Amino acid sequence: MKNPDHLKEIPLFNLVKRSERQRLSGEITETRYTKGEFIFREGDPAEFFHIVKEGTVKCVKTSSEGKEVTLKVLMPGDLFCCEAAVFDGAPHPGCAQPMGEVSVLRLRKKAYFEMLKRNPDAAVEVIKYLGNRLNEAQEKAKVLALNGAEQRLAGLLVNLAERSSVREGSGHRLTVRLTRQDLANMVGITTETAIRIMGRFKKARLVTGTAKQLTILDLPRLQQLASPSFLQSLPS
Amino acid sequence: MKNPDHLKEIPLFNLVKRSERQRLSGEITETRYTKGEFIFREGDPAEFFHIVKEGTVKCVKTSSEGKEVTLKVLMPGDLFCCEAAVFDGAPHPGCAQPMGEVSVLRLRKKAYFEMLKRNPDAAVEVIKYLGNRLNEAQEKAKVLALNGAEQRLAGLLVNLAERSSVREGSGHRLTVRLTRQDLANMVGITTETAIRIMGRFKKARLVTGTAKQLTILDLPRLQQLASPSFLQSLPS
DNA sequence: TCTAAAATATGATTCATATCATATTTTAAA
DNA sequence: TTTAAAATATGATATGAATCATATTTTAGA
Repeated sequence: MKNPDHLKEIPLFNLVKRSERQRLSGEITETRYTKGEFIFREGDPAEFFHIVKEGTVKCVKTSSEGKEVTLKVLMPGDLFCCEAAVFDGAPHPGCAQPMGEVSVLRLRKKAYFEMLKRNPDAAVEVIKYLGNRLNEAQEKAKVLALNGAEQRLAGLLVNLAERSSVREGSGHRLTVRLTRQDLANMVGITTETAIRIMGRFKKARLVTGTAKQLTILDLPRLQQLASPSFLQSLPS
Repeated sequence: MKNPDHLKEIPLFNLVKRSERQRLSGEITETRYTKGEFIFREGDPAEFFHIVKEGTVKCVKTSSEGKEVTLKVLMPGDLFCCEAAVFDGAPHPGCAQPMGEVSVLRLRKKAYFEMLKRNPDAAVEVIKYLGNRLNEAQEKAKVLALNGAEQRLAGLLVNLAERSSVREGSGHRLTVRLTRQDLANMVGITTETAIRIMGRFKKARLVTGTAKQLTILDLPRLQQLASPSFLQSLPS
């Protein structure tokens, strides 16, 4: 890591002074991963903080029966493995996998905390970031506890369109490749159910395309479907 | 708040210097609540940090249809309304209700952040705390996504026994009053389902009693039921 | 360009849990 | 102590989604 200046592009390093970034740069390693690899596995010792530099990373937990949940899709600037904050060397409670080509910054926990102690403004930023993440996670729990499969999937598509899509005509084309199975794992339903619901969404012209080119056509309507207040559902 | 010394009993203030606690004490207000009241409601502006001093508080979200999920039960020392960290004056995404007699410390966000900036060690403590909370929330999402009603309830009872119970004979009596409805809301099932499953647990001598005196009799067995690896289930 | 693997599609069936209904017991409040 | 409200209990039925099965299409790799 010769040049520490790229660090200021990463949101959480915004408030770190230049001299500090210089100091830190010796401690940071950057690694590239491609699909199929693991950044870390469930059970690996949690020793590092990780930050997504480029690409998209997913956090996954697996049940003893082999079922998977994708807890969160992380984008550039996102901190992951936040649990490392607490569990010193304890096993990771989930694994992290790249969704395509990614670049990840890795920093030993101790160095990170020391930096934060020298840069309280940055520490407060991290606190805000984690507050936000906690909030998201709780919203996710709410959705899983209260909403049906169709609502969950509609909500997910809305989120994805807002967080990682490019406008294309009247629609939003997702910039991440997501199979129906990926979608299913993100909202706790089976692949078949995801396929069926996406089929209905397609028929109703709310979405189009598959993994390679998934495009959200009617965001407002999906938003309505996502909030169960309007008891409206799509014809089966 | 005459005497700031009680603050050192609260975990997150452990690392704050005495002089600092003195300074802060003017900013902190303590309020008592009883069951039926609201500490804050969903939609109220988020201006304060809150810390549980005595008693138990629950964080609840409500759907537009009136269904409820209890996201988290907070005990003394717990920070709540962590989302205030991020959303400055934005509406609270959930409400906080006392479960019995509670005492809550309230501190204006600005004062809290300023204190943290002066006390980086405390800031790092908060980061660890939030990392832990995030972790819990993600584990909860996993459970909701992957486990069935019986497993979820068994897991909840194990948690409760570990977090807030007193030994009583061979069992653990919960120190919080929890109706079957409360239990149901905590794991995203209906009250009827909770009653039925608790009925089975009772018959199998895993638990005994109702809200007033709920006692976990067979923790190991409940632990087994909670992890879906052992596909064992109770006879219906 | 061919080919195997992955992804999508769709039907039939089962199963768990929600929903609705009603009864009984317990609790707290007048 | 009485009484209304809350909590627990239990049955019948409906329903959404899982499961199992199989077919077709698409994708990526040799």
